[in-house]
Amino acid sequence: MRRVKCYETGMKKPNHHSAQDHSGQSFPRMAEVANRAGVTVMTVSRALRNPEKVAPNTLKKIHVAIEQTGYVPNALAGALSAGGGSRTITALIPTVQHAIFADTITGLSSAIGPEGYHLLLGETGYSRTEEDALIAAFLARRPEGVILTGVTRSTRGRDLLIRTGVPVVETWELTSSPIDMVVGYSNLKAAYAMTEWLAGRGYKRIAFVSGPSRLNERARRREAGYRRALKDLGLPILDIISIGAPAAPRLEDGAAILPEVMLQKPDAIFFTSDIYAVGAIQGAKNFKISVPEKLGIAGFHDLPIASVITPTLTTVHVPSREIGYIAGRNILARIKGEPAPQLSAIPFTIKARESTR
Amino acid sequence: MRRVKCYETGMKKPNHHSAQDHSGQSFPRMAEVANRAGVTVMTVSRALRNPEKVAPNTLKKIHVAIEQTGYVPNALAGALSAGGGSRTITALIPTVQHAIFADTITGLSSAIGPEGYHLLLGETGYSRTEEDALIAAFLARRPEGVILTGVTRSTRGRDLLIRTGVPVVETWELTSSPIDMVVGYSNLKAAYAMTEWLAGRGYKRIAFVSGPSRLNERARRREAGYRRALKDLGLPILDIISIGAPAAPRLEDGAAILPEVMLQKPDAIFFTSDIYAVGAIQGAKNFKISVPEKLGIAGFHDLPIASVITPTLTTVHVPSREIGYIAGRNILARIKGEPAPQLSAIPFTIKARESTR
DNA sequence: CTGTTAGCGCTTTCAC
DNA sequence: GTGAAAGCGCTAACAG
Repeated sequence: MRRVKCYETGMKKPNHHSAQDHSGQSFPRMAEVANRAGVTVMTVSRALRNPEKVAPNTLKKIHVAIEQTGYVPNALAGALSAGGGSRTITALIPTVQHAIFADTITGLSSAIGPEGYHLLLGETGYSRTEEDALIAAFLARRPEGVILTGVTRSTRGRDLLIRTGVPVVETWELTSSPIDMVVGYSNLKAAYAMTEWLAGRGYKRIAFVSGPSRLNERARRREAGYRRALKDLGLPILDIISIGAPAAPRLEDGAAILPEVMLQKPDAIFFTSDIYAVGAIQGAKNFKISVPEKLGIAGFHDLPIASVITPTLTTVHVPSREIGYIAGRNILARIKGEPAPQLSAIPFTIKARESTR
Repeated sequence: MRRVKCYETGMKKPNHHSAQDHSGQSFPRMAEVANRAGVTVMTVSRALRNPEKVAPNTLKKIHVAIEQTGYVPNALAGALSAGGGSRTITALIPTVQHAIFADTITGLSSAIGPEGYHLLLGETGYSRTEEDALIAAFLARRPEGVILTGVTRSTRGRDLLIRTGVPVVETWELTSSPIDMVVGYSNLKAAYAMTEWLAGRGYKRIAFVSGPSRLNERARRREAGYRRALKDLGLPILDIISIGAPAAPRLEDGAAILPEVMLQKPDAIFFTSDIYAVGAIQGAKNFKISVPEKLGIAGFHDLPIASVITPTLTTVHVPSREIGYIAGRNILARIKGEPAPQLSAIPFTIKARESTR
């Protein structure tokens, strides 16, 4: 029988709890496990990552020791040490309040979770300044990948990302010059397609209502698509109404804006978001404007509510969850050195429903 | 003039990029900054955290060097080193798809962000097994605090949390024996209050429809509140209908379940979620059941849609965002060693609207 | 199969 | 005002 050796490092340190905070956190270190198992830390480390290289008997003792101590490996230390990555992906979205971004997060999460990666989430509130601040702050955490919303950003943010060389996926739009990779669709084309479709249904005076497009590049691209389609079709472009604050759309805004839009005598209104469109459908009921007979209404995103409201809403379907999932898959591929597409186009589709004729 | 010293550590290492991955990440180290500024790392470190202890002139040189190199401090190393914390808070929620949890995340995020803490987000999908796995996995990242949803969990998860001593906030329910702290309200009392209120409006046959309550403790507590209220009031308890999968409520489920519930000839239905209730309102329109004349409908959560649907929905309002915010404030207080309440009760309110008489 | 050595990038003493 | 030494907890490489 061999003598149980005592692994000394840290043991002789009088106050190895110096990092302890007021809440009294105390995680056992690997040394403690090694000690109990009568081996060195190295063997414990191996038992955890290459169990096949450790004697079955030793392995058993180590597992017992882990159980006894309630040991949880310190991933921070692992990441710092040679060859370790943080196993962390950072996602920056405007707000998780918006269902489409929540979807994207779920998709992303489900792609990276099984691979042992965790999600660091930041909300920019549609603010570029905030995004810049978050990029810098999150980069300090050495994420192995960064997922961003949209394709336009400050030079500062862009430079930082490029210099550090982190894999980056920009989402929810396409561009030929991404920082690194893009996963999305053309908001311009999607809006063009919807506008064209509305015209095809016989609508002649199609209005467009956007959120605060100053803050939202995607909404701006949609507006451009609307304009271009009408121009190509030789139809009149009505005054474009922009809903003010806040950046995240609210149902009531759609209802509130309706009277103003109606001044232009449109026969259809294309909203930049289902949220506004649904609000407008409710508003139309109050004003006794029949939809779709007197007024066609179309939205964007195909939120769950679009297929439940009466009348059901014609809208552009975008696979929000898939955007996140693909972004996750691509960034993981990149991290592992596997080939990853620089551009993944996600198809949108027009959902024709009852709110248009 | 003094000679520029060369800080050696790491410089002589031939392959200090060994940790480099295929994507070619390369973050400059503090040593590089020190080098350029002609000082040691120690001075750079000080310049970053105690600038007042560094000569203004040196400070300037260091800032220039930081700018040139594009240096971003390594928070991982900082956390590992003495006195450092991870400045990370972990939140585990069932799903970010559900607006109430998204709200909580936003509230939490806004509470911890300004203090330099970042959010590690995990979705459990209403699964206890998944929650356990995530608790262990996230604990490896040494979060300074953990926010959990609900107050019931596996012994394993609970033990792990207690042993490690991380500050924990459980949310969305109350309990007299939290792991550490709780921020929420009594789902039982809230459902009791709504049931009582419905009875007060003259409803005699009140049905209750729940989601898959097997998975959702909060829904179960609401059911208990419904039962207790009816018992106290001497009113009949109808067969409780439970909607099957999936765990996260969908609008169509509310409509689909309606015929089955109607078999019991209720004069009011209390749904465990606004989502179902809104679906049911739509369904009622299709079946020409007039709400609230023939049937009262009540929901839970007061989602945005509740005040927009026609008729507007009577529901229980719960400040979802505030739950997250308070949870964040409390956990930060705890981390800093300031007094933090073990139990924070968040008030719910009955919102009487048009879907009930 | 297991141990020793040498860092990962930063920060906290304690000298100078 | 600045530097040197030591260590946070873990792991890759090389010995034995």
